[in-house]
Amino acid sequence: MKTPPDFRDELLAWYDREKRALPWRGTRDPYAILVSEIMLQQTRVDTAIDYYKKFMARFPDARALARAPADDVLSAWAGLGYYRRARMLHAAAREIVNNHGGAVPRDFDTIKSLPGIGVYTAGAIASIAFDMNVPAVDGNVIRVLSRILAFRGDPFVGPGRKMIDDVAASLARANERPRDWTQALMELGAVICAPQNPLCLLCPVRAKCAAQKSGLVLKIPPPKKRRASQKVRHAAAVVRRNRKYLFLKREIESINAGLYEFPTVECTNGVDVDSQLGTFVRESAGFEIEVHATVARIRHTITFHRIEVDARAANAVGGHPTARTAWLSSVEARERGVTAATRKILDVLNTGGAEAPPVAGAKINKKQKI
DNA sequence: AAAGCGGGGCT
DNA sequence: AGCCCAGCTTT
Repeated sequence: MKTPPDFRDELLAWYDREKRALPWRGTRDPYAILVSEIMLQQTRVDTAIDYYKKFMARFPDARALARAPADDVLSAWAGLGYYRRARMLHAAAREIVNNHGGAVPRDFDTIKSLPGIGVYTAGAIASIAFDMNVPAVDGNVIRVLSRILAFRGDPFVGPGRKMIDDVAASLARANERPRDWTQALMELGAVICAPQNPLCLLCPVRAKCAAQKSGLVLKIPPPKKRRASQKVRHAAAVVRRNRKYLFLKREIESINAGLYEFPTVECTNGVDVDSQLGTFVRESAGFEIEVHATVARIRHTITFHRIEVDARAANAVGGHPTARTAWLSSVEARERGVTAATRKILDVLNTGGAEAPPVAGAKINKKQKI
């Protein structure tokens, strides 16, 4: 293991002066800290704040969350993305109530065994909620430590990652303020030691940073190898009747489970999209439709998939709804929770279409650029 | 338009 | 170690 310089005093003093006032920093309630940590997975602090406040008001403790219906939890999460987190958090609350008397367990391995909680999140909860001397190594911490050490290998995987984990563990062990230490390291990574534009002039650890001394800050960590992205084309049916749209609720055990979306098919080369869409809507939502012009074209990127969705106006000419079918206004659908692609389409319909949302069959130039 | 960031779970 | 989940920011 590399031996890092002792920068604990400088970093903690900086944290005491500069830490952001965040709602979950005003509490020591382990449940509240657990909720905040799940929300902060893959989500920026600024985005999480409002959701956190609403979520805590609605589900103030593990028992309240555990007894809530899944749809309520999902709707509180609507707009935050990565909805599997909501399901896992719900399951974790139920485990906490059923197996741990309603209180977040105080043992690292037991915390980590809860659904949706991996090594990083368990470390964050153990250190922040229970002041335990354990590390919480997220992407920020990996970047900060690899720069301070001027580590030239890949710190995210293999031996490099193990070295970083060892360093983080030794720093956490030899620490009198574990709760603040965990947050200070991540705060530095988020506020100062940014990936692209680090504010080294303002950094409290500047004098002890090996990458700074050797001018290597921007070369550490090295760029990651990524899979080449892949284009995918989808077509969605925007079926409007009165003031409502036809939505499908996604099935359990699928991507975006439980969320609502415009009926969507993946386009295959050589297959007629209109009839493909018609068949899908008949089989899934129970309605016969006529497919008309494109009313929105949106892009949605997730990991290496670049999805382009062609939203087609359509009208229902008969049929009976299935259990998954719901006629909802745009507001109602957003409240229940819609997929990201459907939200983007709704945004176009509500702004691009302005006062009069697209009516099925309206004359709209198919080649319009959006 | 493309590249970049990034945890948890699973195999 | 590599893939899947199904998103936003930066360049």
